[in-house]
Amino acid sequence: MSETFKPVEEQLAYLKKGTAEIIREDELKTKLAESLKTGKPLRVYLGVDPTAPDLHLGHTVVLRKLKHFQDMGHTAVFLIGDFSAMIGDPTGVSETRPPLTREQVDANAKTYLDQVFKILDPKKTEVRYNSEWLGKLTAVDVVRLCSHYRLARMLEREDFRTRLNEGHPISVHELLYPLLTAFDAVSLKSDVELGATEQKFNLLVHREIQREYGLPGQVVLTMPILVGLDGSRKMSKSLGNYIGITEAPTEMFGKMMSIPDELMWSYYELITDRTPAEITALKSEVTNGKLHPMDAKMRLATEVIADFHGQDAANKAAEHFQRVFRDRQAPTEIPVVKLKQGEAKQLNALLVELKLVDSKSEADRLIKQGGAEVDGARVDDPRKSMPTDKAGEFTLRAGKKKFLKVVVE
RNA sequence: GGACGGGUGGGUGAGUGGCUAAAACCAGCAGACUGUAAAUCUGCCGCUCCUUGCGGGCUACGGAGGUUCGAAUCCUCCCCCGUCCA
Repeated sequence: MSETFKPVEEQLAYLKKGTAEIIREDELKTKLAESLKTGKPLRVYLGVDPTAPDLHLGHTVVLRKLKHFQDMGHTAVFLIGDFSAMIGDPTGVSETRPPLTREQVDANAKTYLDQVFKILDPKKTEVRYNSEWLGKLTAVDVVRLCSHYRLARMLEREDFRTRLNEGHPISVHELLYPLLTAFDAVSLKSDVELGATEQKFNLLVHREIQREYGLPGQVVLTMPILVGLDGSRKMSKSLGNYIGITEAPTEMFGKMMSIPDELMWSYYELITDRTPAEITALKSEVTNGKLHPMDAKMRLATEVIADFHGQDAANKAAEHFQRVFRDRQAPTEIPVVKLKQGEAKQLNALLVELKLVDSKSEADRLIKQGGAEVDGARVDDPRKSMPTDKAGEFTLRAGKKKFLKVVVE
């Protein structure tokens, strides 16, 4: 595939946007110049473990950067760590992950790709699995690989160091993780590897090991971590502060609006295609009062949702938000649940049955605290009898965000 | 292999025989105020039952036994983690 590449400076400016760090930028520049001269695209890869198949916006930051390389005509390699997933990345204070079966990995990988291709162009993406080469390594190969790295260097890594200092356990197999994934970089003969900043250590090990194997040593490009909805910790599923990319538009919109104001600028930078100049302009409009922060945030939410659900859905989500929360009216589209006629049920039991709360105690609490409404009217008796014994319908509200229309038939 | 220290609710972490469903803090939830932001204030924050009461039952302090009227707290064995020594 012969491509005409854009001038080096132009490519560099585009690729640099939003990055946390490029090691080293001059090498990237050289590589770009080289590829421009020879017409050969750079091999740029991103490796992921198919452990959590539900992607959220945090994952898209680095995917978007991979897409940028793709936009510039380079080869995007999406590497699925089906083999390394069995070890588990020790990044962060992780507990041991349960090993995945082949079937789980395959299923995860598939859903992973479906989501990834909302951002990447499937036709231009090379998808690889690291079991291709890691599965073939012999014990001798592994020993040889390990001989290329020093323990002291391994322990420089921040989370190993802090775990050591704080007296937390480190298993030996965790030390193997960066080395095995380094073998990915060797096998792929990559020119550039992308990752989140927390991956920096791993990516640098990859670069060094490549050199040990006689390769030039890839450029490492890291992207900042996207902060989650709480405004302080990184977006992650286990912390529950995430926006999944397959979530419904209205749901995404609500979550986007709940982020702290200051956070929206980092979102603008990392998960939209706005240029730094545009973002600065927007920011000063808000600072000098020309633009209400809420409106700036609504624009952000609309743009992000349009990426995943299309412009129409995004606009609808925006309207829905205004109607329900700004104008405090019932939403136009409420999830509907159908029930068969039966006994009349008590409100608290019904909330549990409909999974609006986890337990009856919780339902009682919610209701007593005034967080429950039936057809728009607050109800404070947990045992209020609900008309599930005759045909009809009513709308439930549990807490701030949960609405459900119940149809009895 | 040895010596010592440690394992408490989603997290950090108090608690050394009854007053402890277990302090405090964080996180979370609801209400008020708002822009479903932030900040602030109030309340809640194991499950369950009803006669909704500072009510009853059940479950919970690594695991299994034991002592005791009564155990997160004492004893025994086991599992796990860390530190130092080898």
